[in-house]
Order: sequence, then structure tokens, then C-alpha cells
Amino acid sequence: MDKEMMKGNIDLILLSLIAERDLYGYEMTKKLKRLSDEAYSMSEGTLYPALKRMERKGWVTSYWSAPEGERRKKYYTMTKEGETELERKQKDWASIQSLLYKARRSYDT
Amino acid sequence: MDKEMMKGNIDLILLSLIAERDLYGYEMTKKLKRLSDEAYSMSEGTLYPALKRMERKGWVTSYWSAPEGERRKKYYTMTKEGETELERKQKDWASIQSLLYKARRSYDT
DNA sequence: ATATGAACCCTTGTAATACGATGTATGATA
DNA sequence: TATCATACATCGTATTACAAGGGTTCATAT
Repeated sequence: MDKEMMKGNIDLILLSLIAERDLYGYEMTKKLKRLSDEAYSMSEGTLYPALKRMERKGWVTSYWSAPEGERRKKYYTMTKEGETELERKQKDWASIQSLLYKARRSYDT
Repeated sequence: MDKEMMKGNIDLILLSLIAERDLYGYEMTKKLKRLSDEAYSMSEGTLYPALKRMERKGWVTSYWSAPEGERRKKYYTMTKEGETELERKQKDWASIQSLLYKARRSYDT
């Protein structure tokens, strides 16, 4: 997978995951790898700053889990603002897709 | 349109346009604006460096047009390498789309 | 004549980003 | 006890998109 193409799409991907259910960071990397059939590995140097950024923007919030005998995990959950932003990004994605479609058929225009 | 989301997609968009037929830079901005129903304006500060970059990578080549009585225009045309790269980027785009699709249905996984 | 604006090309500076490298700690397993 | 997977985090580097600015040419309006 072209890493340059992930630029700008990282947030959309993470928001899509978190919208389904609360996840912790490390779990996201594993899940993305599995969902992409091992094609894409999000580096932790990408993931954790991205989560911080999204929290700062108010799209997600986090909480620590502390069950007995388990390792601590920091879970992320969506906010209303995050849902709004996700919808916005989904629309943008669709717009770019439409633009690409038209570009491939624009010889005479 | 979210400008952060354009990152990494600029090259794909431009390659898609140039693959259809040779274009000059200024023409590309007008065409993109029209194809997007005025929603997206690619700034010239984005366009020209992008074209230079792609030429440096061997994806496109350029030539000046010099018809009588017309302004000079710098046209860009695809190379074999550019076609290969376009196909690669189209596959990457499809992969991300598939990943997004799966992410939205991954509650139990 | 000349002012204006559109068409056309380009560069520079800034902020944001993705990621490799690196660090730390804990729990399980060999 | 050594090692590996799990889990969180930061820093430095290269790359990027874009606003702002600069320049030329041509047509049209004043």
C-alpha cells in the first residue's frame, strides 16, 4: 500500500473504526492489518499522534480500562462532533471519487 | 473540500486527467473546478509543484506549444511509467475504499 | 492611450502530516 | 531468565498542500 496515499485518509479510517465500537490503540493496528489482508500496517508513530490529534479536536474521547489482572488499555470512543466529522469526511471521500470518475471520462470537456 | 484529504490524492487526480488527453496547467485547474461543480479549486501553488514533482519522477513529460498568435502553454503528457503509476494508485484507492467498507462493518471482528 | 482583468507560468514560506526509530513497561511462555 | 507479544508514547525527518506573492501576455473597456 502506498503510504503517501494514506495521507489525509488516516483520520477517516480511524474514525470509521471507532464509530463501530470503542477500541484501544494497539487493537486498531491489529484490526486494520487483518481487515486489509495484511496489506496495510499502520505504524504506531502514525497511530498515537493521530489519536491525540483527534482527541484535541474533540472528535473522540478516551478512558483507561483497569480490569483485575489485565494490562491497562486506553480506549477511544466517538463524540457527537466526531460523528459529524466522520460524515463530512465520508462526503469528501465520495466527492473525490466522483471527481476521479469524471476525470477519466472528460476527454471532450 | 477538506484540504487535508487531498494529500496523497492530488497526484491521482492529475494523472487521471492527463491520461485522458494532454493538458496544460491552467487548463487543469479550470477543468477540475468545472468537473467538481465549482466545489474544488486546486491552487496554482499546489498544481505547479505537483506537476514538477511528477515530471521529476518520470510519470509525465511536458512540451511548450507555440501556435501563431496564441499564448505559450506548457502541455503535459503521460509516460509509460505514469500509466503504471496511475494503475497502482487506482488499486491503492480501491484498497482503501475496501478497508473503509470493512471498517464500518467490523463490530464483531 | 491606458487601465483592467483574465490567462498563463512560477517560487517561497508555513503548517501539518506520516512514519521510522527509539524508549518504556508488563505479561506470557519457552 | 530470556524472549516475545502486548501496550503506550515521543522525536526527528521528509514530504506535502496551500496562501501569498511575482511576472508576462493578451483582449477589452474606458
